[in-house]
Amino acid sequence: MATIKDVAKLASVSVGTVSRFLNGYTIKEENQTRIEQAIQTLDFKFNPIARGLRTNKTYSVGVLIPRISDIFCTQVIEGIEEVLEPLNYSILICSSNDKLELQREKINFLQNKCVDGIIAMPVTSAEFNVDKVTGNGTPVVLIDRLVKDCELDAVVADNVNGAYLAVEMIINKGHQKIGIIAGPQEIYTAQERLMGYLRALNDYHIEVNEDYIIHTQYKKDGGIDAFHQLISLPDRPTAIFTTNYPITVNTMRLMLEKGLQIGQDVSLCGYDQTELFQMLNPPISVVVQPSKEIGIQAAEILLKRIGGDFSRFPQIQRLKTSLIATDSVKTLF
Amino acid sequence: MATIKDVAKLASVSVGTVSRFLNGYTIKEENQTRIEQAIQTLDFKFNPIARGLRTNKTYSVGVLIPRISDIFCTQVIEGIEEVLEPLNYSILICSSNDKLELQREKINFLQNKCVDGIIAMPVTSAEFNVDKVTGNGTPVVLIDRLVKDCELDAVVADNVNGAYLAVEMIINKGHQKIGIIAGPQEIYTAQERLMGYLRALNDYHIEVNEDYIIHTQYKKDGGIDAFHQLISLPDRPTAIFTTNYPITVNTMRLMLEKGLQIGQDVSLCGYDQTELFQMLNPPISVVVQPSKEIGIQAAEILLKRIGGDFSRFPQIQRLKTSLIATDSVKTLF
DNA sequence: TTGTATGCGTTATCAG
DNA sequence: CTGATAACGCATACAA
Repeated sequence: MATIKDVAKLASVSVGTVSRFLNGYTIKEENQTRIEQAIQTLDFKFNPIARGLRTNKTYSVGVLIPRISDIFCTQVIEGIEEVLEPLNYSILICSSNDKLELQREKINFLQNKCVDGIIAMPVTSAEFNVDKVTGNGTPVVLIDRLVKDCELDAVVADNVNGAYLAVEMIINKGHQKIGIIAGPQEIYTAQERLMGYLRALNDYHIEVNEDYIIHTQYKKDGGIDAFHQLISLPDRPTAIFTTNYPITVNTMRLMLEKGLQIGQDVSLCGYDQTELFQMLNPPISVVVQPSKEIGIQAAEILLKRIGGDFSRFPQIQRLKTSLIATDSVKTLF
Repeated sequence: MATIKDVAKLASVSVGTVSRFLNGYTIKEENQTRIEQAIQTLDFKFNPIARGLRTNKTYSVGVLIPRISDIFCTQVIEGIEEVLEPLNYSILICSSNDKLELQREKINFLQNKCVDGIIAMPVTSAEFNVDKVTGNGTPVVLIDRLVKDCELDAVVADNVNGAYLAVEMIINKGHQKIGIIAGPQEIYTAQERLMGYLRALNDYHIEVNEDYIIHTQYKKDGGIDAFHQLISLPDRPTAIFTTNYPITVNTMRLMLEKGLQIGQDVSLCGYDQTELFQMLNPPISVVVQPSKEIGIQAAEILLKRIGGDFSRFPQIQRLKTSLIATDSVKTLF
């Protein structure tokens, strides 16, 4: 592949001149046309990596997510693209596949001058291996999940309130026996959503039944065991609150398989939105996260940090969720 | 950020020794422990980019897709990850947002020694800007769509047959008036799926009604105009074949809004699978693509090329689709 | 085994 | 405005 050097040779100028031309400085018109010619004939392609080595700027940002198939993640990324694409930033997406070890590797990979900044959704809220975040280090903005003892910018959804409003709605429809399929205890959002559930029960003076609280994985098969446990309880709940997308979908599938009608035999309120949820009969009640907006705000904070502006650090943005209430939660009176 | 040089200084050895140590060569044990110490204290992070500049190997591959929110794309990527992750390759995902210009930029970005190889789903089948593919250039494997006059390895689904089988199923259920919402004429898969539709009609001696063939975008809002056109025809079709995921979902939504019951008032067969399709009432008939398998095979071919094995070039793999037939297509007798 | 020197593609600094 | 050259972080050929 042709380099700036080949171009210089063919155009009979120095590499410096070619570099300056490429970076928009004014050079003698004659040289300019000759360089343009040379670029054409050699089919020269500029190498941003080599530049990055020199300038410590690559005009690219890394995005680290748990899984590429996660609908919430892709919606967030669309928001990030909306901000960064117009500024000609490249976006590199890596997935940690929910593994701490992979997260470490990928962060390392991204941090090494490969990108100017990182937007990351951490695997757990217990650990995040990032060192120098301010100053000369690569800026990092967390999304969706906070990490304990980790001073970083972050944009998250208000999970406590999101869950609270959902459970409150269920209570207001007359339910007292409300099960929750919660995420892993070490994940921030799972902790918060469970807290919202507990607060709602507390505020409405409903006693907490530990049997109704089951933890599961956030991953693809999440909630399958949990649902079975919940449904085979002697005094089973009349409503189930599922706390992320895969859990919600799996629970729906299992109910279907068992011949349980959603909203009749057992009520259901889920988390995260896909248009198909509202096409089902009945449509599914869900907590809707401002996923795209999370991406947008994270990208904006990151740009600020890349630009060297470290005011209000660490800046933690908490965005409101909304609730879609449907007949998937039965009104009991 | 600490470099190999700093480590060398602190460990009182030369950079060469550190480099060799990092690359697994045997060095004097005493030096090894000193280097390990230095790496610890400096929190040294290895920079794979700089190495890539030197070695032309980065142990990373680029994946270019039209949209990150496309369910088909993410499924393909999961297949790619399955192959490449165990080999410690990093995967960089870029999206072209269906824009030729962005595709050009991203391919350029990836090709410049940033990655060892590229797996790409081209925006159109008319153009793909890649130059030296064999030999010293960055290997490229196309997925899902072929490009005219472009000799490249590719893994695609058998779209002609996929569409053919779907339309055949519709015909066998007694339908004669079958509408198709086809993708953009310049996209390979759209051309092939339309061809399958036409062949099926031809084989079953059903006359082609041009009014029943409508082209639309593959993007998010795809099929909305098309559906309105189709449904307001004086002699409207009894069944509609929608040829990708967004078109299918949009059509379903519009039918719901218009109070048309799927499988009763109008029959529907879609393309691409999501578990939720089978939870609807009735479940939706769809052509299922081997999306993950496409990713797996593309990654395997790419690895072969990266390894310098250019046998059977260009290698074009065509994978079979399957069909889920449900009551969303009404049996007319 | 180890250290030294050179090169990868680009930018930045300097003197011309 | 231009050319020459050092520097970025690392790998490697070569000499020691």
